[in-house]
Amino acid sequence: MSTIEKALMLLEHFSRERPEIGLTELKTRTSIDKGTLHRHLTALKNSGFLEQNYLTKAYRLGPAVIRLAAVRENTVPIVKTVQYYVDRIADNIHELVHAALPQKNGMSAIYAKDGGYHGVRVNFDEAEILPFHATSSGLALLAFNDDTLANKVLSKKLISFTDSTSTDAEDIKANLETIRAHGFAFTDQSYEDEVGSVAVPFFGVKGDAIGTLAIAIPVSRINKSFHETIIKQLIVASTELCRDLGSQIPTNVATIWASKLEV
Amino acid sequence: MSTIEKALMLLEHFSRERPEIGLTELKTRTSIDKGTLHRHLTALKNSGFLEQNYLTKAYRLGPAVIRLAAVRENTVPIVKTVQYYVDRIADNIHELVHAALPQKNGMSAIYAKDGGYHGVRVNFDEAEILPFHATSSGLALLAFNDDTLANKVLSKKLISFTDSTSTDAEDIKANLETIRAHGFAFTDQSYEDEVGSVAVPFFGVKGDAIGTLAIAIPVSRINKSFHETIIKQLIVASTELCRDLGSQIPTNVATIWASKLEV
DNA sequence: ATTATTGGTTCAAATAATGAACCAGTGTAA
DNA sequence: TTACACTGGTTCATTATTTGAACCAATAAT
Repeated sequence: MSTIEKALMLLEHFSRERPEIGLTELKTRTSIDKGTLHRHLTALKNSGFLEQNYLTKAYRLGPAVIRLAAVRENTVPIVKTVQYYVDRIADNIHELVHAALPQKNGMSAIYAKDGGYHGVRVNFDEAEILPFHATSSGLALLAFNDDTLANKVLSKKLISFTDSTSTDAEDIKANLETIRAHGFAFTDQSYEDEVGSVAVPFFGVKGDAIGTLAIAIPVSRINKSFHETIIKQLIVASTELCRDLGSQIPTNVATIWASKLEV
Repeated sequence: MSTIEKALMLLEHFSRERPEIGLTELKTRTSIDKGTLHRHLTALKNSGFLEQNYLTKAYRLGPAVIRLAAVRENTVPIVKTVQYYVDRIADNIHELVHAALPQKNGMSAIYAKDGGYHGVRVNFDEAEILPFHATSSGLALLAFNDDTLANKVLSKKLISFTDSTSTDAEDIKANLETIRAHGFAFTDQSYEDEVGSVAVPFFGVKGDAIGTLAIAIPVSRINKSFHETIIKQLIVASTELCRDLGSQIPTNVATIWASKLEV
């Protein structure tokens, strides 16, 4: 792995829960030598990707990322486009809805809205990385993306989050087949206890999954008719979203989705 | 310079005007060897900072920057906070208002609003890098930031953009003194013909300038009373913005600003 | 058919990254 | 006061990676 990639991997440790990380702490988290780490952090700081809390000396993400995100969003306005559909679904079904994009080690929510006026809400953190193998977002993406990604992800050691997390690569591969056949992904407490989720992919110009729309629900509220409503909402939204992005839904997926909507 | 910094410098070439750049073009822009460049671009791609247009093979910014910006904004919510004040000023004076943060080679607008219903508008690009020495945003930041930044910027060769651009380091240093004395920066067609601009800094917890609020106006519309109105608006907004960010305005600046508001 | 231009690859030579040991400052407990 | 533990940061010989001229392959233009 190149030095550049090693350095950029450091940025993955910053999240909403851990916005600031000190040198020593990052050392324990990464097992990278302190000297090396310091050089990398300094390089990232010089480039504006990190900055230091001048009091604690801890590092946090810097201003460079803001400019880059603005340019990216101007080039490929996914966030803005996705926002409309997430809001719409959330308003319709009054649950926690989010859209996520694949990152290196999992899905990252780019926008979320809790349309719920129910008492029990799912705790959802926008900047959290959702593991591919244990969330409906992740599985939906793997199922409708190139096989190489799924193979890469499933060849690594899979972490268990709850008693229901499947960590067997073969099991999951079979599940991906099911997901492809159904046109959506569904998980039951595989990432968080008491929380189930449903996700559909949305596609890029190549017809590969580039992101997901998903809903997380406390299991107590799931029943068959609600489940069907959710899936219809997701499918319709994804279809329109793909049209907005100028991308194409693969014909086989389009067929499956069309049949779901007829029911 | 470290390999990491060299690679990250490549990202600076992506902007709203040039969202996609091919290997060969980047080679001519950077004078970096093609082999090296390709390795760097691949590393950035593997890390999610770039992605490739699958048809043209050109590179564009990738999804990783979106997640990082979300985390950064959650850590230090400058964009969100700044937005309110830019909108307010734009609505009041009906001109193009923007807020900018310092990047490595200049200021980058993080938010802009054109409140104008005048016929002549200033062309303003949000993702453009505004040079420190030729824009009011840049000069305001240099004037109220640590001297080391000003020295670093002014030691490099300064580019001329119009007939009025000052490229003499000593001239500019004298100008920075004036700016410090006045509490705001003002430029007259130094970056773009027919466009003048006014900027005030806003400050971080250390009391150093961390960004600017600025207004760009066609020179034909500038007159003394309007100029004063603008400055008052900017000063008030920056004062409130600093309060929102939990930062402090240096006492000398606060004194100058207070006297401007009394007039 | 030929040439120019694109993205991408190779491998010896040049250079930068690495990491164990070190320094310095701060806080804390004996 | 002293000693220890904990920060962040630095040094420099060793090691491994980066570098770049030359190369390949595919496409577009003449």
